[in-house]
Amino acid sequence: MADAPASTDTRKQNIKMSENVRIRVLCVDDHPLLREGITAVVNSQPDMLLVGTAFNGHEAVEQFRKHKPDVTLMDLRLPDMSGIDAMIAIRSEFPQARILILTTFDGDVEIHRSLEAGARGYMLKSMPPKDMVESIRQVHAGKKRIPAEIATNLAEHYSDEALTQREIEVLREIAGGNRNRDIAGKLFISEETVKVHMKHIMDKLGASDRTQAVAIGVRRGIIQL
Amino acid sequence: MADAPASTDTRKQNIKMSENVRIRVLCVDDHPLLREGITAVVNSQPDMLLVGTAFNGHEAVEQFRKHKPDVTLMDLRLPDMSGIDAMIAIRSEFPQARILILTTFDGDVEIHRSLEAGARGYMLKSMPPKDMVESIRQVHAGKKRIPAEIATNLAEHYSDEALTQREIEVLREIAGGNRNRDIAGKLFISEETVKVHMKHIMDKLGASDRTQAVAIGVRRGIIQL
DNA sequence: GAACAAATACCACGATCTGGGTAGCGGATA
DNA sequence: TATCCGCTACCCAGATCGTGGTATTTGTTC
Repeated sequence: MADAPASTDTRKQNIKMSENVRIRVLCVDDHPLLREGITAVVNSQPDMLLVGTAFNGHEAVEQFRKHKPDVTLMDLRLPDMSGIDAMIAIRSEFPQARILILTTFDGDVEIHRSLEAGARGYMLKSMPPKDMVESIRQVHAGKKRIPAEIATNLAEHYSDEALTQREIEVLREIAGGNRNRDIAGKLFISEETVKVHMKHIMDKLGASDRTQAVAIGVRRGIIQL
Repeated sequence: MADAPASTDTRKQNIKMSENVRIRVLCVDDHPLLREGITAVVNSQPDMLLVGTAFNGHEAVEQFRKHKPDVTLMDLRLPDMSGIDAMIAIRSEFPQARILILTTFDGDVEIHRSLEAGARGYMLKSMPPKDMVESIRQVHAGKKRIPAEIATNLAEHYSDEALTQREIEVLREIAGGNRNRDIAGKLFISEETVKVHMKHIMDKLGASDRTQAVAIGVRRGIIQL
């Protein structure tokens, strides 16, 4: 619906612009300065138009309903929810929504989760604006877009087993400096069970001890500090 | 880019603009999108002018020499060196340089080190552009500018003892998942000495074990993962 | 129903860490 | 000079962790 060449909003302009309708972009990011930058870059492209911005997940959904953008740029860390959850919310209502993740983080787990949740691309904020607008065009054209740098990162962990939900919970508690016994109390399980989870976590992450497990977990985007 | 009353030298314009000379701003940041945003915001202010940008420390020094900006916006994480080192390099040559840190990180240690190294202010990229331009004006006027949110963060750790250089080294190795014995080997000291350092680290950071020490160290900006 | 994964639980042993105390040495500072 | 701090080093004892093995329950999938 949103990617049809002739929606109610654009019909009039189509007479002049014919096929050359601008790509309507929605930007979701809580950093005002970055929003400014994205606005400037997108609007400087003759074939693009920034139709709205949102600074959190709820506003993102509202803005999407209102504008039905062709492409949505989505940050992963938002004040009220994760960008992935915002994306899921939008896509449950508009399954054809084309969403491009734009974030500072390159943990393979976040990338993987994003793509699994239906993202059409994954860009880093540190990449050149040129790449960003090119990605927007690719995604708008229905293609998927994952830069080589990120694809490599993903490939390196391709064969890794993912942590289970419970293991992630345990890892989070570990990062908080809790002993196995404390974690057992918090999660209402025995200390021995915590040890089993710890073992699996370290095996899967290739860590030699709990401290390295936390470090790797943070680097790969499994947990946040 | 240059929407200013274009000229290489501002002196001539002073005849017309009298006291009302624009604040000449240099922006140092490796994120192109953010640079765009900063450029847009700064140049939208009638009393400011972005005279240059740099994406790393070396370029920052060059650009400073070239433009002698009134205020420099400096990111802390640059590709070639830390923003603090870039600031030190600039200030060793131009001690009167007015530098405003603009970063995503709010670890008290980084804030403290920045101010100690001569920064006139400390801003977060997540803050409203309004605050940023206001900070630029304040710093230009010779005042120091630390937002309440950040000052609070600093105050909370005011009485904390800082880690020594050696302790930071040890903490870094800990984060790498090294055992005390391994660290001893790497740093050419005895395992017992590593233990002593560990004890001091945990005492100073208020950590219950090495894992929490790493977590706190990362949060407070003492080490990076 | 069988096979499998995930979560739970227990035991035991050796490795590692944490906490306590003591002490020498060099550099900075008062 | 005297004092303090940081780094170094050692010893000991108890706590915690890491590893190995075995086993039950539940839910899913073939």
